[in-house]
Amino acid sequence: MSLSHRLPPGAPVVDPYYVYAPPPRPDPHRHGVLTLFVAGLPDDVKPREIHNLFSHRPGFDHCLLEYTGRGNQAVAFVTFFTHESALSAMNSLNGTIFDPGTGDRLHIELAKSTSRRPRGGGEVYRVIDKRANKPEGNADHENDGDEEQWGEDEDGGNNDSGDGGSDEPSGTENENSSDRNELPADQSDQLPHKQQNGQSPSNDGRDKSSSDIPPCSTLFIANLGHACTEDELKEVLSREPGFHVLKMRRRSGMPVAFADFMDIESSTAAMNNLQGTILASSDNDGLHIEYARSKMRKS
DNA sequence: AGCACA
Repeated sequence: MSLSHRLPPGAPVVDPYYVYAPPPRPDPHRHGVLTLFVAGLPDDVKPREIHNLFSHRPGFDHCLLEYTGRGNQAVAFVTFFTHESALSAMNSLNGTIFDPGTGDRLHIELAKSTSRRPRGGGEVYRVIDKRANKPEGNADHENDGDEEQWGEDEDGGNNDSGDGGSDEPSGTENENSSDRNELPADQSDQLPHKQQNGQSPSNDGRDKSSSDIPPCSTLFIANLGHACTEDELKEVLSREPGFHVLKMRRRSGMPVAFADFMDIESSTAAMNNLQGTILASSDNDGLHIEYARSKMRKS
């Protein structure tokens, strides 16, 4: 029960497993770190996509995108002016479905240390490209293990090569109810899927999105840590507009929960906002939230 | 991946 155990020399006096905290709780751990570590990015992510995703967040300073030579995923380091700003951005963007075609979600944590700020003022982001060959159509330069820098004018809107443009909505700091944050299980496809050549898998007319469950005002919450309590989850859910009641139950070890909301818009906004949230009790990844298959009974 | 309560 005691949180005090031996710590490596020089380490901050914290419980190493209690890295993240729900928004209301300040985490005294990793104190002072201003940089977020962002994983789960596709290999063809663009620097401006990272910039567009985070630069709208309050307190944004600069970001660094690194294409790792191995693995299909790039990582990013996003730095804020304050620790609280970094935590706020992490909590609201964690679990964001970056590419609706794949459904992969972003995994955001606090970085081990604050990134060094590029010299010079203004908003500047860096790119480190360690890939041997780049995807076709994007071969501007071929430099392995090199580092490029771009100056960024802080105003003026679209200034990059006009392609893609996955701007993250999420409002400025208001609740977004009618934002097209991600594609729910809907038949209307806004973005064209990247369909590989040759044999395509079973295409029975219904694309598999993040879930095949139709919208429901009750949410199904999984991937809870074994130590997750109802109070802990309720504290996070209580911040979401329209939240009514939470019910937790354990089946074969891992707990799951059902959260009922006033309407589908509220549940959708809460799901988008809390998707991937890492609680203090989380074991590995953050919350997995879907629409429940049936609405919670009125009690 | 894991969906209950009546």
